[in-house]
Amino acid sequence: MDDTQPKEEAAHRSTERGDERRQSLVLAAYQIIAKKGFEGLRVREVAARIGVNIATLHYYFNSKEDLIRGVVEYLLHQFITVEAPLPAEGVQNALQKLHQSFADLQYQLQVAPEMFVVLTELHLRSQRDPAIQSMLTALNDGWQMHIEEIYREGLQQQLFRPDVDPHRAASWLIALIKGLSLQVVSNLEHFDFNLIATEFIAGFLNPPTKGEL
Amino acid sequence: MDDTQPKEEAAHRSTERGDERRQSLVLAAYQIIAKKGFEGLRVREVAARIGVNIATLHYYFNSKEDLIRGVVEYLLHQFITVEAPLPAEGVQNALQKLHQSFADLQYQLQVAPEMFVVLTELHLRSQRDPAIQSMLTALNDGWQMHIEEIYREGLQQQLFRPDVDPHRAASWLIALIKGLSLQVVSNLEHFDFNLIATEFIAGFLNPPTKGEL
Amino acid sequence: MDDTQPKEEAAHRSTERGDERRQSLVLAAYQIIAKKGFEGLRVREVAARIGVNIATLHYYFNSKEDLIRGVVEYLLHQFITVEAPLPAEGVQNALQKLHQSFADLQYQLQVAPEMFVVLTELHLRSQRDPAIQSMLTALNDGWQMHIEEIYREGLQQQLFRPDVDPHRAASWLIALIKGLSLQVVSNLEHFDFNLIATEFIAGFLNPPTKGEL
Amino acid sequence: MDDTQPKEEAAHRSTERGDERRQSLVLAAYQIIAKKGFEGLRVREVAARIGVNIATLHYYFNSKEDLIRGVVEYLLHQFITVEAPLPAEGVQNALQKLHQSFADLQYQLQVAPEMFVVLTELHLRSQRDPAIQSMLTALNDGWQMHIEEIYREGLQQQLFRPDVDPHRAASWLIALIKGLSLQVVSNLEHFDFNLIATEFIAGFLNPPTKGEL
DNA sequence: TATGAATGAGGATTCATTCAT
DNA sequence: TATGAATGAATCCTCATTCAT
Repeated sequence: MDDTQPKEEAAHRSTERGDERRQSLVLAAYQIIAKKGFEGLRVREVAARIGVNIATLHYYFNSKEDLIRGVVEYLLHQFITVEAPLPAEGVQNALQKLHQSFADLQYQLQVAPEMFVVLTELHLRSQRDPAIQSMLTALNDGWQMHIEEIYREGLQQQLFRPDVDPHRAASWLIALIKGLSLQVVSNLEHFDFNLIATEFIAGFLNPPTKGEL
Repeated sequence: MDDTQPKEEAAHRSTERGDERRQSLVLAAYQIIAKKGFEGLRVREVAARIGVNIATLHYYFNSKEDLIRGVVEYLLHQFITVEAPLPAEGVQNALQKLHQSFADLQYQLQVAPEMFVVLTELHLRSQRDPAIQSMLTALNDGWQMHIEEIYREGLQQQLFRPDVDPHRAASWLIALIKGLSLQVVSNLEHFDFNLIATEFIAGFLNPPTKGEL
Repeated sequence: MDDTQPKEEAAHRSTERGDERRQSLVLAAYQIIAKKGFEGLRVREVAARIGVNIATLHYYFNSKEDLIRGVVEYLLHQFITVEAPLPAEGVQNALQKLHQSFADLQYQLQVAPEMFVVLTELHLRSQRDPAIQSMLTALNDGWQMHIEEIYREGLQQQLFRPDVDPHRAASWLIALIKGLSLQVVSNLEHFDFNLIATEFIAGFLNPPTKGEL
Repeated sequence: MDDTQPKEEAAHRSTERGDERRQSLVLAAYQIIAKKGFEGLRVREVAARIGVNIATLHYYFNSKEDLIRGVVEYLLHQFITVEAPLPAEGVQNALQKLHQSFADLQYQLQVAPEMFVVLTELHLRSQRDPAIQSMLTALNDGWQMHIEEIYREGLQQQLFRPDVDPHRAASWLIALIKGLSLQVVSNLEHFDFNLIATEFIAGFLNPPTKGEL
């Protein structure tokens, strides 16, 4: 990224330029998809937003599909990267991590609601597009594993009821979050995620902890 | 015009024919949307499926948008109507009703998974189309109220923990169901809804009932 | 119309009905052409105005062309028939008749401007449609002859300069009137026809009469 | 972008090419309108005449309406530009100018009769299309002023009768010319414009000048 | 790297007309 | 006589993609 090999500099610089341009095109496409759905994505509009010719867009992306692929990659990266601004200082116990997950979610829904819109678009597309299907599966599995791990930690730390099945609990949590996003994104509900987190997690807590609520 | 109303049959019959065709066109469109999304809906294909000329389709629907409106209406009606085959013999208590809701859901996901696909498409469309937005809101509100009512019953019957907030619980349940559907429909999970129902509901039950699990 | 031959009454009545309907369809088409031009004529709209089915229109007119034929006939009849309300009491001399022609024109432009619009449409159509061409020629010739006759009368009555060529004068007058109509109909001018008539005719008058201006 | 402006030739050349094609499309459309009227204008045919794809036409003109706009502009420019080949050597007096106007007219009717056909189409369209209405008004006003000016000159030069009203006379002349064109274009008459000019102008001449005819 | 120009393959919609009833 | 239903043939327009420069 910022290496300074004198060799092939010109080429490199141009490549950097190209990467930038590629990225800006992807971003433009991403925003359009968020606003109008895949249905409303027009390569001409993407190019126009960046202020380049369509042919230029096709120079960077062989096809519309290719551009979309770029968008999906961007989204996935985005999804993994973005977190609530206070990424938890120091160590956290499983409970705190779970709360943090909800906090992240709420933060993302606020600062980047399009992400969830596009993600849902992707869910629908995945039925017809195996490539998207597999990317989405990867994303889901990663998420799932992450949450499962937290639950396992919680069990080990004896924070959760011993009969909690980490896998099932994680699946569940993910489904719930997706549903909540859909509601919020569709303007059908305005949840207080802290409240939800508290209630939701409470269901898995060990009885003594109940008083904490 | 001046015939002595022969049971309005003549008029009715022709209208019935028309209604039938209208309905079949809507159904065809519905199936295409389920398979390819709104993005992949082509009026030509709808007409072709029924074996009529495109002009005929336009005889029944002024525009593609009009046809889609028909599809949305159909879906909403479908959603409200379809229930699990054993709609509960005799009276049910709130708990049973809640279980029944999950059973209905699982049943619908099995016999009519497209319904959830199209419903999700609708959620996305609702952001851009106020008409769909309001229809969806109506559907959601109706559902919400139905579930809330069950929770209130359950509270009255002292089946649920007294601190359960019917409104929040219902919102929650609906979000969860939507999320589960999304997962299932996207082939990301295969839930056992009975299990889920049991676990989910357990979170709201009165302690003594816990043993029942 | 109100004859009472007992024979074939039913058939007759129905025919009368049919004629009425035919006529009303023609009139509707005429009005649409006046408003939107031939370009904007839609048989469906004609039928709708009268409140009948399109098939019914096609029962009365084999084709759109056929309907247009009816409109042209109607227009021509209209053109010949309509005159200024004071069709000149008693005898008139050529000068008065000429004035009367202008008065008729102004009257028609006021009460039935569409007539001139449709007439101009016809002029354009006549280039492509021999049938219209010939109808228009007939109309024109009749008009021409009528005016010529007046000029001849005027010459005989020694009202006009002896060197006036009736044919040329008439051609001229007709062209002028058509041009004036076009201007008026296109909202490009608002002439005072009386003034024009006076000035125009003055050009042909015998010198002594000049003082009359 | 950063090339050192090589006389802007490259940019210009490509633009010139584009302008040429634009113009050729307009011309094709113009000819079709002349032959078949606005009613008979098909963008496909326009493109086919030039030998390009319809999409290419739409590359230059966003819509059919846009193309028509181009045609109108072309016509107006044409109308103002084209004059009789001998645009009068040296100075002319008002009388000669008036004659020249008629000569121009006759010349145009010979070499470009379509111009009058399309112009008449425009008159009809102007009723429904405010844009055309205003363009036509501008054209008319310009023409009117031009003729008025000539009349004023003639009055100053004492060629015309002192009671001639320049405005009325010009309005009149224009209407007459339009009417004559309509007659000629519709094959209803074949005027000798020189003769007409002579006669028409004579009506305004000062008595002494009459002998000159 | 970038673009203006061009295109093929569709896509929704319209319209006069027909036909069984 | 009158109509609901149906259609074939167009018609305008769009869009991803290509290519010479």
